[in-house]
Amino acid sequence: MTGQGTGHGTGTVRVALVDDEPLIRSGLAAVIGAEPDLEVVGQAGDGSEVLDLVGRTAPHVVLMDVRMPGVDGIAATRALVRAGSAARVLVLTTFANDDHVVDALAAGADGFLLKRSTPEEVLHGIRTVARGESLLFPDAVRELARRHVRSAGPAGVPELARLTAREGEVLRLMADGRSNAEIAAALVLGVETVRSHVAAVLAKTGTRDRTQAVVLAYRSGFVR
Amino acid sequence: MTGQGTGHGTGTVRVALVDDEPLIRSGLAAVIGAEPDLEVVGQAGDGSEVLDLVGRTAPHVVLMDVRMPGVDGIAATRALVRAGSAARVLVLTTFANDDHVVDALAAGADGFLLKRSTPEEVLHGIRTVARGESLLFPDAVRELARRHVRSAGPAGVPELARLTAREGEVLRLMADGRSNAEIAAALVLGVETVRSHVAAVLAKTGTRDRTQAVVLAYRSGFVR
DNA sequence: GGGCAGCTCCCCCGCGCGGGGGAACCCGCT
DNA sequence: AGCGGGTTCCCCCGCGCGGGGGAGCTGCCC
Repeated sequence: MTGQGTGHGTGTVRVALVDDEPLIRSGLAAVIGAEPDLEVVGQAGDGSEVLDLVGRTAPHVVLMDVRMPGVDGIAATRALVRAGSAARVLVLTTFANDDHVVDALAAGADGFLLKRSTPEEVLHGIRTVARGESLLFPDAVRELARRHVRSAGPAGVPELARLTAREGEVLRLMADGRSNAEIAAALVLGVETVRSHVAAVLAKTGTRDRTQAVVLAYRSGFVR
Repeated sequence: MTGQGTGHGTGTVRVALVDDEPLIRSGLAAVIGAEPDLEVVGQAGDGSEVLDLVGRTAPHVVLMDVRMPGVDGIAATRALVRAGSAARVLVLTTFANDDHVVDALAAGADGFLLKRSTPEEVLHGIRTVARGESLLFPDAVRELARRHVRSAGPAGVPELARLTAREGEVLRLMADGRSNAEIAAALVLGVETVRSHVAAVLAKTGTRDRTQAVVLAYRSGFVR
């Protein structure tokens, strides 16, 4: 999960697909197969088949769904990395603030894509990770993920569990509908400081603005 | 919803695809296009385009996603039926116990398929409805149809009950963390219009900004 | 002692948001 | 015919927000 050093040079990029939905697999295969520089070398419908698949087909990039019955994409990614595979893993997820995104990155994924992406975005993502680059929204996520491995969060959403005490306080106040100035007053801080904390919350949760962060806070049960 | 009488005889079955996710559309197109007796004659990414699409391409079968931003598959199906279209509608849904399934069938759909179906099942479904038969998976569909009568309107907070239908839609999308531009895209509106609706929501709920409105929406149970 | 993470505060900058107006259209009701 | 509510789109304007930097301090761990 270092994100550099194992880039794929020129030539055809070998791609393996792992998704439990055959329709998605077909779609990806059709989109990828139509590109001259990309080639689908294998498919699997379950995480348990991944190791075998990669061993047989030696793909440069594995497109991996996070949510799968049985062995999910995270466990499969972890297994791949542990086995010392050179394959780069691009994780497919439904939501940007999916609970599993951080875990996936921690497991060694090189990037993630939304399932609602356009075919063009998917192709770009594949080429990006094939070059050895990472495909992430915030860089902070990677740092976050690295730290996440060694301390098993007791409860809640992983991203939210990684918030510091202060950031958690700020998020709770955000989830109460307060502005930065009001939060600053409540915590006896400068507005600038609150801004920093808010920025950290957004980065760590992968959300774009305070509203999305608040939505995540409610949906995850972080606040009620 | 009758399920008989308008069957398609022999020859190539013309299929139209309606789904907001390009990846799914590509997948379906690839799967269907590979069959000698089936042909994809058109695609749309939004329910609002359906009437026009069907008018232009005269498909025998419309593969329709239920959940779409803006005009959803149910409304689109209803519009098709109301317009007296001969096209048969096969609804695509993610979950078998989706509340929308019953509504979709009531709207005039001829059957539904799970998105996690195999390509073979999809092809079989298309051919089945093209013959004029209905495709109702034996599962829990009948049960759902019976206990369909769900009362319990939102109504919880008086301010929220005073919202118009449109304003309610906008608030729900706000509570999904979407920006004005994204809401506009989802509802196929101008950003200016969304701004008007958001302003109305804020005024009626007595909230200051979108975050407070979203907080109210969650705490009141307007959204979950 | 150095390194690192967390907390605090500061700068500039672009932009989305919200407030203040207005106007057109359709619909249903009177 | 007149009216009001709902929906749609438009203008200008101020400001809070978020992104990009940086910096000094504490406390902890190696």
